[in-house]
Amino acid sequence: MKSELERLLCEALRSLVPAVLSEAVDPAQVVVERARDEKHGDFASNIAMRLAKAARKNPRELAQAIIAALPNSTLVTSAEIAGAGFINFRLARDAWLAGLEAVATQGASYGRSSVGAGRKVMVEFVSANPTGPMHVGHGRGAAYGATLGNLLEATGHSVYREYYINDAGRQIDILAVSVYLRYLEACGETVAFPSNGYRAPYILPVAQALFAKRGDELKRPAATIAAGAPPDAPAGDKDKHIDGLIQNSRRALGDPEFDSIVIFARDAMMADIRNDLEEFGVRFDRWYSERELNQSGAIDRALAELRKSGRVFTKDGAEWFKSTEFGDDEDRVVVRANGEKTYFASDIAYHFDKLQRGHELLIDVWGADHHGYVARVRGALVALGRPADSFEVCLMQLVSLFRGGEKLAMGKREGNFVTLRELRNEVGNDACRFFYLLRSHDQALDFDLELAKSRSNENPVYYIQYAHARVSSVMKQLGSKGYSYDAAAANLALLSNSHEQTVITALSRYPEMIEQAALNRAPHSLVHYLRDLANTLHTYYNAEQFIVEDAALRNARLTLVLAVQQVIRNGLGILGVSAPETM
RNA sequence: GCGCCCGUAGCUCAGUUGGAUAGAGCACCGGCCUUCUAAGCCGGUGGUCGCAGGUUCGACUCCUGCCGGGCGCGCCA
Repeated sequence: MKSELERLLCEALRSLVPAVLSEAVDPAQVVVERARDEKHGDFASNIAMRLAKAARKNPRELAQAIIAALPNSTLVTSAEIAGAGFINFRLARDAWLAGLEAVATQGASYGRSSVGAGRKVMVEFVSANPTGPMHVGHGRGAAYGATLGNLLEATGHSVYREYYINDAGRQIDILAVSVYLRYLEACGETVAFPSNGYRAPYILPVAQALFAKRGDELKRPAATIAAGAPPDAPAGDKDKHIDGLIQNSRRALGDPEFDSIVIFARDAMMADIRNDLEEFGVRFDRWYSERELNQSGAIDRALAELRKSGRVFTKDGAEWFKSTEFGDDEDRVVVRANGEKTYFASDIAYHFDKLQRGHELLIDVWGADHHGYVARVRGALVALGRPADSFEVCLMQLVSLFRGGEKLAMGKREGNFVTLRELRNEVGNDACRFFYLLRSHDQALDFDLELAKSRSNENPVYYIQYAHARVSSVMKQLGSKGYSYDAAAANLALLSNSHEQTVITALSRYPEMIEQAALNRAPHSLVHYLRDLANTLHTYYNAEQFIVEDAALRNARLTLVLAVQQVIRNGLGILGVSAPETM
């Protein structure tokens, strides 16, 4: 049976070679038609399709590999070819060891490539509202965005990381008035606190800091702040109440003073967020303020451009963008009947601004609850004359926290949510980043605190780190046994057992995997790869002694395990997880 | 009602863009420490890939329709 398959395979290969070399015919067709006549047609066409795929990718290399592989029938068995996806001509011995040597010579740069060709990519992520500390949902976006940026960088893109601060609009006013009310309390004035204000404890130190800075300069009689809502307030009791408080505060203090409280509160929140992210190993090239975007006139300029596109119309006194032309469900307001610009308008301006700053590809990392906004933003950019694929959104599905088997309820205003900082403190940065990246971004994530912080074999992050530490440990042992590592003395040809083959094959997959992970915006595939690689190392470790008498073999094996360690270090570096020498 | 995401082993999830007998981890059962870290290794149990059609030589993957779960559908930000 096997030899029969092998014969079919060889025939398929032979029939492919001339086609590939001539590049005149589609190799897929040649082989598929042949295969249909055969007894094992399914099998042969399966192989043929794989080959054809490889041929389209790089015909010349494939042809050469086929020619080289054919005489060596022990390596080119049907099972091996299929199992390795055939594209892996690393099965052929030379190429195979070349993969290992590449790790040794390239070191930290192994796996990096230039397929990105320096394309300027902006990754905008986190961008949490500056109205409180970051929670566990933001953490996922932070870990994802940071790692995606690293992946793009590793594949030769020019990456720029940005955080958009939503410091304009109603939410920030609510934050400011919440701080102000607490400030008044510090001054000895009592105003009934609105139910939809920010009543969480983190507001208090901000109010106290404001009091420490300004004394009672901003104190106004409680009665002037708490007075009834103005007649033109929007409907809804809670909203009416808080909007009344905001308007009264503005009136009592004057716009400049109220805005100074807005800025003060924003800065306090952002300082906390920046610090939190920095501790988490997440950096940004720029923190971009919506307020400043607004003041720069960028929104008006973008709207003017948009109007030129002819996709803006007036209805019911408001200006609308005709986003239905771009796949949106309905058209969207950009300027309200009262003359105020919507959040969507500033979003258009912001993304337009990013492109104008020279970034060719915009990747936004958003919570999945914002998916409805993708079409309209992209539509606006297209209307502004930009290509549709210059804007991409990675939607992060929900994070649910579990402790034991119990789901934790989270609510922001009440302040009983778990913050990213609490999570990091409890489980550690490494486990935190690792768990966030364990699942595909379009998969809802159940984050079990007990599991993440368990320092046991249940916890996959230690599995990978342990493999790294194990190699360090071996090298330490080497010294204590009176040897030293000599790369030049290694005879890599001695690495021939099945464990070694498995390890080397895994190593050689790394560069392609990085490329795919970057292309698919899929950091989780790096996590899974590293798990597999660590597994090959642990298996090898248990099966073979590395430190042996034979110097040529000893040094070859050490070259191999050092290569594994190098790749683990490279991979964990991209994930933002540490690679400890000892555990 | 409309839109997006998900449905794969008891549980949590991968599945290389359509390829051979669908894979890991956890859990469960049985083995391996006088030898480089047992945070490890080896073996075993466990599946109608939500259901039904369709396209194809070939479908977990693509198309259509159902079923079930999550999220979103403001002149809010």
